[in-house]
Amino acid sequence: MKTLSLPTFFPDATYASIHSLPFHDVAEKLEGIVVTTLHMQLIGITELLLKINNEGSNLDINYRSLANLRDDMVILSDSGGFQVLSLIHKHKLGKVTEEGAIFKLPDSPKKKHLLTPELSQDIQHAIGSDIRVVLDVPLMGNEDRKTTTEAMERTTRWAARAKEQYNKHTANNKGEVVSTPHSLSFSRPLLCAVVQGGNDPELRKESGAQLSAIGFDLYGFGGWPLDEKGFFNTKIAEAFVNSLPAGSITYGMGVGTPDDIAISHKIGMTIFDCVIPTRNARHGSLFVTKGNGEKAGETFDLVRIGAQRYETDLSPIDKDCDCPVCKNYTRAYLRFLQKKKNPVGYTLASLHNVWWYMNFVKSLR
RNA sequence: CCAGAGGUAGCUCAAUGGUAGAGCAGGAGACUGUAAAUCUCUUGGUUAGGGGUUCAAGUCCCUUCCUCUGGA
Repeated sequence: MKTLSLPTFFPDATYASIHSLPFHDVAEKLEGIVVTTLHMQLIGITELLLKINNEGSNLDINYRSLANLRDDMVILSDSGGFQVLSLIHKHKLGKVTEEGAIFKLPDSPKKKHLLTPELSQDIQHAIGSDIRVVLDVPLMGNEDRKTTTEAMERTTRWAARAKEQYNKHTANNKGEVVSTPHSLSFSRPLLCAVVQGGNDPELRKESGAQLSAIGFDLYGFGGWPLDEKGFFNTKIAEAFVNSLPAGSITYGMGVGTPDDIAISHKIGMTIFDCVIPTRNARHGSLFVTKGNGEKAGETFDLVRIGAQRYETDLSPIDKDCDCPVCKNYTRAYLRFLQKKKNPVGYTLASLHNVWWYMNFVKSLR
């Protein structure tokens, strides 16, 4: 039985590790991580696991034991659906058919990677993740109604196929799921559907209805969470939550800034993941407690550590943060490492941001 | 001392005698189910000093200074 206190935030470990940040550095704070199926498939970690287990005659090594992750830490595997948006729709590196998503990547131009809803489940099962996501067709939100409707309805069909495959994997894995607004306990892998419908509240409502009619353990807020101006799309987020039966467990996929998480939680979402704390750390944006940095949002300030004003600043990044970076290093040193593009700087910055995010989300409970 | 090659932005270097530029560094932004350790924007110049030729000189000529490479 695993239990998550809600709300919770999972840093993204897309390529089987949190970018620039060893798991053990944040182990005590980590409640879960998000790995991505497509990249897992492409770098062949499922093949590696198979090889290790075959050579060792049923060692039963899975991703968790290989990466030495705590038993109670939740592994959420993404389906590869977001890459349909970022690679296929945005960068035209493939196409989507009814069968699945076909990725044609520059590193292997002659090879087509077909990711079906079933294969995505197979990979997620091989990884041994605790929360699995159905392959979906996300859009940016500015497409016409016809395109949005088709993507939404295909997402529903794919979700049904994914559930069928998931059932094959977990047929004998009976277990209970207990959820309240403040906690989620489960003793079997969970399956998450993804609500689409773009920026159209009616289509969001329809998507939620179609998916909940099939029945899933939890539901993701799919698509692109921002509006045309780059602000968090609160109206559509509300349409998403309202499209589901009361008490549904909701997952804000790729949400977001601390402000976005706070508002999403207020609306009713409880599970979050985002690349912001790690990516922005590498790019020099460090999250700090309100009042301890440059004014940025309603719930947080920023220290853009590369800025000249921190060149000789001997104070910690955030005097109210209890992370190892704030307890041991100065802004001046962090700035120096950042400006020199020193990988250790990226690691320390990521450690701070992830730690700070975990504290922030905990403060919403 | 002699010969050759040089001296242009903080650095490395471009620029037929015709509006002095780039990369990096420096500065400022952005980042939302990771196509990245990324992207965008941007400040810097008496072209080593002085003189000359020319409508016009970083560019040609003279001179001084400095650097590098050979030679004695």
